[in-house]
Amino acid sequence: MSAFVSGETTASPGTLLDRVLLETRPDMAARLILGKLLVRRTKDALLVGRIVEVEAYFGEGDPAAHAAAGRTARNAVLFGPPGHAYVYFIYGMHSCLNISCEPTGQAGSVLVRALEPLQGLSQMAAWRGLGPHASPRLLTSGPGRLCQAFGITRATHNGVDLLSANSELQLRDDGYEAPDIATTPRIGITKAAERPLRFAVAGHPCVSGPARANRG
DNA sequence: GGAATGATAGTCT
DNA sequence: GACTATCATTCCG
Repeated sequence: MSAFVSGETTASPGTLLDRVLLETRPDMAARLILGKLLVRRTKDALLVGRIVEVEAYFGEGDPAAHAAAGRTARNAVLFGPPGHAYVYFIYGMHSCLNISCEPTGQAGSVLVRALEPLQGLSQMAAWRGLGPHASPRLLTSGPGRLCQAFGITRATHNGVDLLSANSELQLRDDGYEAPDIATTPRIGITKAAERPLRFAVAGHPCVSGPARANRG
């Protein structure tokens, strides 16, 4: 089954995730979100990717989290209702996508670190500045990469409700469940770096980082 | 195959 | 003025 992507399906797969499920702790929400679908609708394309790697970030008590120092203009979304997109710009050139969780008023989020591209690969490659036959791994394996592939920026998507039928960016559930979940320390941080709050679909080729870290 | 390093800009103290 | 939840390129072995 090679590149026979059966074209321009307009129906989004699965159903919207239930918001109640995200009114919980970031580590619980992270396990729940793993394996779900990120869907982006554009004027003439449908982008679908399965979330295969996430990290949990708490509010208070988690020095690595953006919300650790309290509410600011930048991280306000984290303190809002669950199921919303917190997009931030980092290192001068990359965007990262988080999904807010916990009830309104409490900070907490799940960082989406890697996707398995399922549909709209040519559009993703174009946004990534790659050729149409680039390896799927290069498209969405990494938090900065997947945002670029989906055209997600702070300017366009920060604060978007991922669980609204009208949103162009959604979190959906097609019934998939990860056969095995690997738990590892979070990546790229300097504080509280040992906490096992990164979750990935074990052995999945699209997970970022060293291969051995992907085994349970 | 693996490790080191520079690019680049928004945000907070 | 320092920091950052990164990526792509470069070098070395």
